[in-house]
Amino acid sequence: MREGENRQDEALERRVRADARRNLDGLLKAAMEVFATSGVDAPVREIAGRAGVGVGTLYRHFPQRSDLIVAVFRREMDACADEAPVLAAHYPPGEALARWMQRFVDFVSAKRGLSAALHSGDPAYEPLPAYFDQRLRPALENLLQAAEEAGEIRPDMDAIELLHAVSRLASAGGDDARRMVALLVDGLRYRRDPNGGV
Amino acid sequence: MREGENRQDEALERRVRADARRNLDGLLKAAMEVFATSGVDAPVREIAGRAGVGVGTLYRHFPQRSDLIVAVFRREMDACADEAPVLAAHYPPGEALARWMQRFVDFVSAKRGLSAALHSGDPAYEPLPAYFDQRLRPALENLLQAAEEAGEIRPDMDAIELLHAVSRLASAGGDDARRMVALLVDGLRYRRDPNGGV
DNA sequence: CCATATACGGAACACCGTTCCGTTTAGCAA
DNA sequence: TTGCTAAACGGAACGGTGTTCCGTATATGG
Repeated sequence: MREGENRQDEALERRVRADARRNLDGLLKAAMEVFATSGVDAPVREIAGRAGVGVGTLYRHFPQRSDLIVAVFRREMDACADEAPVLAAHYPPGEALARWMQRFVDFVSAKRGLSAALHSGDPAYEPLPAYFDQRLRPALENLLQAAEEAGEIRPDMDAIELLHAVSRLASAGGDDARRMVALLVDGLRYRRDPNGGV
Repeated sequence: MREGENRQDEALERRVRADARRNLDGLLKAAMEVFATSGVDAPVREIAGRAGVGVGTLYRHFPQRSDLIVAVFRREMDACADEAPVLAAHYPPGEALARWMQRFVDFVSAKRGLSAALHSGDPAYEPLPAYFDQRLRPALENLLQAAEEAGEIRPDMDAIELLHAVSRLASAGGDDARRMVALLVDGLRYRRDPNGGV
C-alpha cells in the first residue's frame, strides 16, 4: 500500500467539487420526483430542468439515461431486503414467506417502470438484475429454506426465478397483482394428490 | 336492403385499388418478418423499406405505428383459442387446463413484444386486450368451469385476470416461463390444510 | 488573489414517429 | 386507345427524443 492511497474514500471525496456533488444530489432528487409523477419515460430535459441544471450536466453525472434510472431504483431496494429477517422472526416460515412476497409486490408496484427496466434485456439495465441477485436473492433464499425445512412448501425452488416471476406479476399493480402472487405462493404449497388418490 | 348494397364485401373490394391491396399485404408481411427479427421497436422506415414503399404509404394504411403492431398480432391469436375445446375433449379437465395454459405460454413467448404492448396501458394498444376478452377469455372460462365442476381447482377464478397474469409470466420465455405458469396452475389446485390439520 | 483543472449550459446532431403535399397511377368511360 | 379523375404513392419536412460537443464559468489550492 503506497502512501497517499490509504483512506482512498476521503482522498477521492476531496477531489469532487462542491457544486458537482450538489448538482448530483439535486438530479437524483428531481429524477425520483419526475419518475414518480410522469414515469421513467419522462424526457431528460424535464429532469434537468427540475434540477435547475443543463442537460450537459446531467450527462456528466449519468452518461446514459438508463444510468440515472438505475441509480434511482437501486437505493430503494434495500429496505425491502432488510425486511425478510424481521418477518422470519415474527411468523411461521410459510406465513413469513407469503408476507414478504406481498411486501415485495407492493414495492415493485409502487415503482412504475422498474419491472419493465428489469426485464427489458437491455444491457444498459444489467445492474438492476445484478442487484436483485446480490440483495434480494439471499433474503428470499433464507425464507424459502426455512419453509422447506418446515415441510410447508415443495423443495428445490430457485429464488431468482421466483423473484423475476413475482416482479412480472407485480407490474400489474393493485389487488390483481397481490391475488396472483398469493396464487403462486399457494402453488409452492401444493402437493400432488393431497387426498391419497381416489 | 337497397340494391347495390348486397354483397357488400365484393362491392367494397372493387373500390380498393389493386396497388393499395398489394402494398397492404406487403406491409403486413414485411412487418411480421421485421418484428420477428428486430422486435416490435424496429423503425417504421425499416418496415416500409423492406416492403418497398414509402413511409407515407405505410401511414396511409396504418395511421399509427401501433395499428400495424396490433394488425400483425391479432391474426395470430385465433389458433390458440381454437385449441381449447380440442384439449377439453381429449384430457381430464385439470390436465386440459394445464396443457392449454402451456400452449398459451408458448404462443405469447414466441411473439416478442406482444406482452409489453398488451400491458402497456397505452390506449393505442387497447384492441389487444379487447381481443383477449373476445376470443381467449371464453376459451379459458370453459376450461376453468369444467375443472371446477370436477373439483380439481378452487372456484371463483377470474379468467381475464389469469390470462393477463400468465401472459406476464410468459414474456420471460423459455422453461422459466413454463415452470412458473405450472406453479400458478398448481396454486389453483391447492387446498388449504389438505391433511385436515395436525 | 491567481491559475487552472473541473464542471457547467445549451446549441447542435442523429434518429425517431408522424404529417403534408406535389406527383403518379389505376380504373373507368367515351 | 385515350383521356379524366379520384385514389394512392413517395419522401421531404416537422416536432420531439437521447446524446455529444465545446466555449464559458467557477470552485479550489497555492
